[in-house]
Amino acid sequence: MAYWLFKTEPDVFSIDDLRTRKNKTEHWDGVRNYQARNFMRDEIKLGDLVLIYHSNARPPGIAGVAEVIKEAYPDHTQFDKKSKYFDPKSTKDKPRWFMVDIRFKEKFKSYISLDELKNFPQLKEMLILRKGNRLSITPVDKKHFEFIKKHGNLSKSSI
DNA sequence: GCCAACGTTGGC
DNA sequence: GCCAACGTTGGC
Repeated sequence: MAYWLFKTEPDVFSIDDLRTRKNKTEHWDGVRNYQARNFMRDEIKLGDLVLIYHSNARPPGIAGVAEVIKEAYPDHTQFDKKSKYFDPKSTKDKPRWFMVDIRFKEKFKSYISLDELKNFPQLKEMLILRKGNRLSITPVDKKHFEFIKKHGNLSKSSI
C-alpha cells in the first residue's frame, strides 16, 4: 500500500465536499499534468491512502485522509466540449487523461497548516514542502503519512 | 494582486 | 531539439 497527497482548492472542492458527497465518494477529475497523470495511471492502487491538501486556502494545509476505491480510468471531462478540462487532442481510443475515485475517510480534528508542516523537522523531506513544487499529486512516505495522521488526530487543546 | 517557479507550446 | 513566449500554480 502506498500513500499520496492530493491538492485541492477548498473554494472549488474541499474535504467537507468530499465528506458530504453521495457515498462520500468522488472521482478525481481535472488532473492535466503528465507527471500527476502517470502517478494515477501507473502507481495509485486500490486501498492507497491520500492526504487531502487544501491549496489556495487561508491557511493552506492538510485537512484529512481519503482512500482510493477505484484505480485509473479515463477522465470523462476530457471529452466534454463544455468542460474547462476538454482536450481536443484526446480520443476515446487513446485517452490522454485519467482519474481515480476516492472516498472520504477522516477529517483531522486539528487541521495542519503549511506553517506547521514546515516546522516539523520530521517532515522536512516532504515533496510538498519543496520550493516551487506545483505537482497536484505527490507520493508520501509512510513515515510522513503516519506522523501527519497522528498529529492531525490530536485534539486541538493538546497541541 | 504580485510574482517565482514551474510546465507547455510552437516556430525555427 | 532548442528555447522564447506564454500559461498556470499557489504562497504570500
